[in-house]
Amino acid sequence: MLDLKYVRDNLDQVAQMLKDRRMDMDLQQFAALDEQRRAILSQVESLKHERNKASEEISVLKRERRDASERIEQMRQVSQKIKDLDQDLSGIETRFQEILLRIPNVPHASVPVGADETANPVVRTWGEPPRFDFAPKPHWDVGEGLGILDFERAAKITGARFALYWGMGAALERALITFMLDTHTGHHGYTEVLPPFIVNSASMTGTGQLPKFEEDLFKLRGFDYYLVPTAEVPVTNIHRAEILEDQDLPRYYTAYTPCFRAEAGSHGKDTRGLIRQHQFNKVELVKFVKPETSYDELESLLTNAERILQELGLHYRVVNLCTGDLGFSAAKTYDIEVWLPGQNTYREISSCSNFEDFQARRANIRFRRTGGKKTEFVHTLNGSGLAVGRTLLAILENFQNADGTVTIPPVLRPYLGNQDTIAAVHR
RNA sequence: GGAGAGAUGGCCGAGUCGGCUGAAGGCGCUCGCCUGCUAAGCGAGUGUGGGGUGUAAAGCUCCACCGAGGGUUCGAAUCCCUCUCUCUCCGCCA
Repeated sequence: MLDLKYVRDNLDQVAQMLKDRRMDMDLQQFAALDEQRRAILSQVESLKHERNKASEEISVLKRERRDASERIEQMRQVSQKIKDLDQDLSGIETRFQEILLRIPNVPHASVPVGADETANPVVRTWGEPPRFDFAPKPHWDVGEGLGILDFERAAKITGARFALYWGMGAALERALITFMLDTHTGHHGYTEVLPPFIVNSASMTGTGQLPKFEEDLFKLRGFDYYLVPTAEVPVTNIHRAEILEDQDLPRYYTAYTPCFRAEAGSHGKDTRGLIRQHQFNKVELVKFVKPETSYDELESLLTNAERILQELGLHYRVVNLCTGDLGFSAAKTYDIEVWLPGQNTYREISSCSNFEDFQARRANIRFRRTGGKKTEFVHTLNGSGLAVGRTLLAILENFQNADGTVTIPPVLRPYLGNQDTIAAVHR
C-alpha cells in the first residue's frame, strides 16, 4: 500500500506510474472519496467533541442532583447525527481502502520502463551452457526415463499439474531443500523458520496477494484460510503489527515451504513437466531492513540466491524486470533465469524483490530508531533461494548423460549417500 | 468434541452501583540531581493512529483506541450479543 498522503499529493505521478505498469485505474474516484472522507471526518469529530463536553456537564449536574433532562434530550439528537455520519464514513472508508489496496507499488528509478518481459535487460550472466554430443532431452523425458518422475499417476491421485516423485527423485528434492537451507543459515546469516502452510486473509492482505489476486489462491472451504502460494506470506507476516527495535534490524529469515498456486489464466502454458505446478517446493529468503539499506540488501539477497546455482554448477543469467513485468507489490525485482538445454531456453528459477515500505505499511511492520520518538516502516525484501522443483529439473536437463543417467552435482552427494549418478529404475 | 476461566499501556496489575480513567499502583526505560565505584535515593517524563494548525521539525488542538466486530445508553474498559485467541480439566488423536 502506498502512503495516502503521497497519493493525494502526487496524483499525476501515480497516474504515470500506472501507465508505465500498463495498468488502468480510476484515480478520480480516489480523489473524490478522499475529499468526502475528510469533510465528514471533521464534521463528525466536532460533534463528538460537543458530545464529550456535554457528557461532562451531565455528570456534574447529576452529581449535584440537578435536572439534566434538557441537556440529555439535546444530546440524543447529536448522538443520532453522529451515528448517521459514522455510518456514511465507514461506507466511504471501505471503498477508499479498497482502492488504496489495489494501487501497485511505485517502481524504483533503476527499473526500466517497458511493456513486457522482452524489455527486461540482462544484468549479468554466469557460467556457460553445457555442450552435448547428443540431443539433450527435456526433463520430463529424462525423469520418466529414470523412473523418478511420474506425472500419470499424479494426475490419477489428484489431477493435472501435480507430480509424483519416486526414489532418487524424491531424495534429490529433499537433498536440494536441505542443501539450500544449510547454505543460507551456514554462510549467509539467515535464521531458519518453519511457518504454517496455511494463512488467514489478513496475512494475505499484508503481503499484497489480497484483495487483488484471490483467484490465484487455493482457499479452504468454510474457513478464512488459504494455502500459502509462497513462504513470503507467512514469513513476512511474522512481524505483522509489531514495532521492532533499532537493534533488531536487519533480520534475515529462510524457510522451506510447499507452495500452492491455482495458476488461473495459464491454461495451455507449460503443460508438460515440472515447470508450472499447482504444488511445488521452495526455499525462501526474507529480510526486514532499515529503509536506507534496502537496495544494498537487495543486491546481497540476489547474490545469496545466485550462490546456490553457482555451487550446483548451473549456468544462469540475471534480468532486471521492467515496469510492465514487475509484480504488484515490488519496487524492483531481479529474476534469476537458469539455462535449460532440453528446452533450449532460460527459465525463471528465482525472483528477488525489494518491496520498500509497501508491504510494511499494509502489514503494519514498524521500527523505532535508538533514541528516536517516531516509528518508521521497515523495508521488506524476499527472494527464492531457490524454487526447488525447477532446480531439480535444471539438474536433470543440464547433467544428463547420453545413456539416460544423470550426474549428481558434487555438492549434493553428501546428502545422497555419496552417490554420483542417478540410474534408471523400473516402476 | 464437552465443561470452565480469562484477554487492560514495554511488562506485572487495579478498575466499586456505567459518568474528569489514556486509564490507579508497581516494575522497566529515558533525562536531570545526588554519589569514591556500584547499589540505593530524589525530581520529571515515558503508547499508537488519524484530523486541524504550522514552509518543515517542534509545538498547539481535536478525535479514536482497554482482544475484534456489533448493540443498549445523553454517556461504555465497565452492561448485552457474535467472533477470535489464550489457559485449565475431560474425551479423542499424528
